[in-house]
Amino acid sequence: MRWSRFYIPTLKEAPSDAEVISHKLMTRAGMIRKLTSGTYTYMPLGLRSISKAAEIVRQEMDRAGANELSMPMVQPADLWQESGRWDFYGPELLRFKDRHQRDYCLGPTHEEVITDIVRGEVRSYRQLPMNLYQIQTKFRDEIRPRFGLMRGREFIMKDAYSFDRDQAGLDASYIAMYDAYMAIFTRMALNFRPVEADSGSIGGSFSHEFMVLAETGEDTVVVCKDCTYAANIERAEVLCTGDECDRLDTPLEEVSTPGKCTVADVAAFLGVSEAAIIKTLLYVADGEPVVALVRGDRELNDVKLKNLLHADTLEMASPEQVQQWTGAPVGFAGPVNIKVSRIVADNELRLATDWITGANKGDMHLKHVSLKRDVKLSGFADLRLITEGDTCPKCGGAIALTKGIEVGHVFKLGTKYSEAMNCKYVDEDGRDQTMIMGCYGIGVSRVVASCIEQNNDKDGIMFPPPIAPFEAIVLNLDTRTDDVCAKVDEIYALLKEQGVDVLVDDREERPGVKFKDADLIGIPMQLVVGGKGLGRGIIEVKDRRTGEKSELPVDGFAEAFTAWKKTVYAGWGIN
RNA sequence: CGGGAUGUGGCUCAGUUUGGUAGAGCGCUGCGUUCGGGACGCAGAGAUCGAAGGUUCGAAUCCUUUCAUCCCGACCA
Repeated sequence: MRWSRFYIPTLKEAPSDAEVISHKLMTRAGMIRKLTSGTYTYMPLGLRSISKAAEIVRQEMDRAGANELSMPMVQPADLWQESGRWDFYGPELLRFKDRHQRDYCLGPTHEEVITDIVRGEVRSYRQLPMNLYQIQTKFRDEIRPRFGLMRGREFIMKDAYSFDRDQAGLDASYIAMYDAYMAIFTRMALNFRPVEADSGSIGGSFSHEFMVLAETGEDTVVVCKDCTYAANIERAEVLCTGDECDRLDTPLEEVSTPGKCTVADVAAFLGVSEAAIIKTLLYVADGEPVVALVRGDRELNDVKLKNLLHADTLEMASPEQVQQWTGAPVGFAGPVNIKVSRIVADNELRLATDWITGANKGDMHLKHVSLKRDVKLSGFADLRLITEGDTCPKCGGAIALTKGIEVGHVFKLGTKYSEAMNCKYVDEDGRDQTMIMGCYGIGVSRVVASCIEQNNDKDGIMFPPPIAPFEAIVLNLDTRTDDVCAKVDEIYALLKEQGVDVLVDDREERPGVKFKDADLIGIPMQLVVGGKGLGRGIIEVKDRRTGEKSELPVDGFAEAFTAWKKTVYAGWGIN
């Protein structure tokens, strides 16, 4: 491919609305252009990268025994009504009517459609297991799209759905997908981790997210330094060890704390540590009020609370509700004599007594609170977010918190859809059985963006070869000199022959422009062909990742290049 | 949906406070000089200043309405 015939509109400056590095660099590299909020055109260079990622996904899915198909993006409402999600999905589902006033939506995911297909076609246990997937554009009307391709409204996703006879079959399908995902992200040379994730209200024993580790990730990942444990922070269990302690003889005492409505304010005002205070949080779970208690210096993990309550929805109480239930403005809630019957406390609060809490009166707090003596607790549970100071729930070792970008998710659906939509097969005994499903997603466009988040420097992108738009770029530094052009053509032909995906910068630009652009678009191997080098019988090459330059002899270039290429790939951990 | 901000040439922005002929840099076109890390000179093209309404002799600038985009928050199989 010749640059002069390939449209790569690079920019010196990024548009002002680009916030994260991948968005800025993909725009500057001419890979994407924004059409409207959360939707992007994939320009030729960007599409090449996405296509390469998609092809790796496709190969590994096929290898794992899945079959590719392609389902419509526009879906009829009645399927969604049948699964019950038409009412539950919320405004993220973009709905519209056709000319006959029939309801439709744009597919944010395809459980309904795939289940409809399978129930209509698959009748016998002999046809199972089955795993069907597609690579397709999805639309989710995100409340706030941001970060370019990282969280767009329109994005490319690979979604796979497995159908099995029984739990053991599902387990096998799940493991096959897990293994395929490991292979996929390893082939892409990404620095990633599979982590245990919350499986939410859908249930299922567990699920795994595949996280690309990068500073700008929106998710926090807990990683054990001593064993293989890794989990999304939403999921990470907090171990609570120590002896129970709740004997207290000191009577309750009200203290005046005017205007001190945060834990930090109260602690400072009373001259105590934040850990001496109980934070009282009011929530509404499926319409019912709930009080959650955690130590003042801790953060509530609302996913844990939601799971504990088996709630479909969980929201923080409004200031009006707080006033109604506590009789005080926000900031002075406490568990003693509160007008809420369901009160759950974090395990850790078992280990101490003599707490400070809000008094359910404006500008007042209580001292010498005993949960056992003064509060009608519903129970203790693991409710708080894990911190760096906690230990690994698996091995008790030290943990670290790191940021990650979710690029894949494997999930056991169970019978949620097959049950609701009557997706059955006939077993050996001629009996109807409900199929057991799994679903498995990969954000293909997000993979490319997260890869850039992970691999960049001040000059631009550093693509790993497997998902780089091109593996090599040949810079013709002297387009007006015949022997230089001839050598460029020769090298281009040679690389093509070796199966290298190569771009030639044949533009009539000054060398500086070509160097800058080559660095910006991040092609892993740069080959510099110019009069000076050729005069000395060499061709200069640069490894974009390390910035390391080498000189390869013109004589015997083919062999020298092959060897150098090997070192570049090895640097990416690829043989 | 709450809070904050911004819309001026393809991109980055000045000009708005105090109304008076629409600007700069980058990019683009042509010519010349240059040519190994985003060159320089000269000449050009390109904007109904987001939109609608209003005030005024006169509006990018003031007022009203509206649309869009971005940031923080809430939300998120």
